[in-house]
Amino acid sequence: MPVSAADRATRALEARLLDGHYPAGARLPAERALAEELGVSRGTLREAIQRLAARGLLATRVGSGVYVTERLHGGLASPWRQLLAEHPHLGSDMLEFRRVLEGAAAQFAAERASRADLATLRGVIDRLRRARRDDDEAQEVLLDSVWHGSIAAAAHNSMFGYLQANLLAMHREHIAHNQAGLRYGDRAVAEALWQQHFALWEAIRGRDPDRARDTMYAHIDFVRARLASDAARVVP
Amino acid sequence: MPVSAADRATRALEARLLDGHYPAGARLPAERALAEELGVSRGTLREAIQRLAARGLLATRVGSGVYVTERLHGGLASPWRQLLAEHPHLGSDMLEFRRVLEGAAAQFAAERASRADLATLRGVIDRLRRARRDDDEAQEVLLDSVWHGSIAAAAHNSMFGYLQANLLAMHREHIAHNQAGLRYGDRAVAEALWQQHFALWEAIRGRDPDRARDTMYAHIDFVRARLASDAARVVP
DNA sequence: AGGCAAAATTGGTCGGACCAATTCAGAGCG
DNA sequence: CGCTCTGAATTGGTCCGACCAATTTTGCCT
Repeated sequence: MPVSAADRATRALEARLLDGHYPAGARLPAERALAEELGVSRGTLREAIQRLAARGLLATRVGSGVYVTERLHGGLASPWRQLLAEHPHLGSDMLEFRRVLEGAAAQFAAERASRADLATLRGVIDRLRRARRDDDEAQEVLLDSVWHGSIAAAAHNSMFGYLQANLLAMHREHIAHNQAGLRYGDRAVAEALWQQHFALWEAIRGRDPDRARDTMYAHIDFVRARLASDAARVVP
Repeated sequence: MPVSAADRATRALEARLLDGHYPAGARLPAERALAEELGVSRGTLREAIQRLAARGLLATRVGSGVYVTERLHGGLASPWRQLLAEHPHLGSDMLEFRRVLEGAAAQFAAERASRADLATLRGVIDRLRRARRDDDEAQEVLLDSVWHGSIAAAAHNSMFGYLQANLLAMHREHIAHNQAGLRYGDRAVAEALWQQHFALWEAIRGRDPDRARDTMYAHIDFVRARLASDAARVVP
């Protein structure tokens, strides 16, 4: 069965939509750049985009760019965002879900991370280390999200990457907005989070799935405890 | 509202498909001729064709022409469904994800199931027992889905319930459609599935989270093994 | 008639070019 | 300092011309 270039491009884009490489609402790279990246001509790339647009997965805006629609995440991301804002108790459900999902992701990442994955993770952990050293809070919050996303990507399971990039990133955003980012400002907390992230890196690099999973469990439990104590402080 | 040339071409083709100008199975004029006829460039015409091809209305054959498909196949509206159909590897990802998610759901259900939850589960397992006794395959497939949904509901975490009701139910449907329902027809398989479901019930009713989780793991592993052996049978 | 190779046809891909809508950055003003 | 406006840069939309490979058609020769 011959696989046309347009087919390859379509599959590649589909894969990136599935694993969360292009999350809901995200803007794709410019056609000219994306075409080169995928190794096809711009015209061919456009045909692939038209296919996905016809299925409601992408939307194009002249002069602006190509965007990922909410279609795939229909009933997934959008409603959750609203529910999360209106029903805070969902936060604990979400946190519990993250414990399960990210624990498994860490485990799989320790089993399956490719050389490229490890290089990526090393890059993120290095930047995280630098941000910690410089006490750059904004950068730490950002890299925190990137770090968890990279682990999910290294798990080599589209579902994990997809949920991490869409649902969980939204939860993280929710926390950052409503709780002033886990009180990152507190040096002790920031240091503890860094230690946990580094421990995760060592477990994954050391190909120790069980330890990676348990370390992630501990990390999420720490976050949950912090959020709980913060919430308690509001109503002492 | 600016109407692009590609839009016009798409509309024009759609109209000709609807009014029978191009009946099912017919061959469209050559792209070069059709493009001139519609007053657009060949590239633009091709984009319109790709859109309709993505919707299953047209099919192209290199060196031969563009043909109107016998669109007997309806449905397949959900983007997830189509992706699942076109990316087989997604099935194994989904199965792995189900193992993690449903395992955790079973565990939580064993911990938190309320009296009402247990009553519901008992009702489902009884109906499942009856269906097994009567060898009612259709009923078994249906109740299988209900059973897993009930467990997710008993876990008392909205995320689990939601994902089970949407993503995983669709995956189950996908399996039923494409694999003739796990060969439920095979008596031995049906009996094994029943035993596993009943073991789940006993673990949850007995408030044994670890056993519930492990039983669910074994159940999913059994399903995965069955699907794998079925797939292998196709290419012996 | 029949078989077979050359020629014509057709979809697939590429590169370049230009346009119009949009976005962005910097100048200028209050 | 902040705001507005303008021109440049970016981006999707469209067109053209060309070449390739698969397929179909043609037409010659046996």
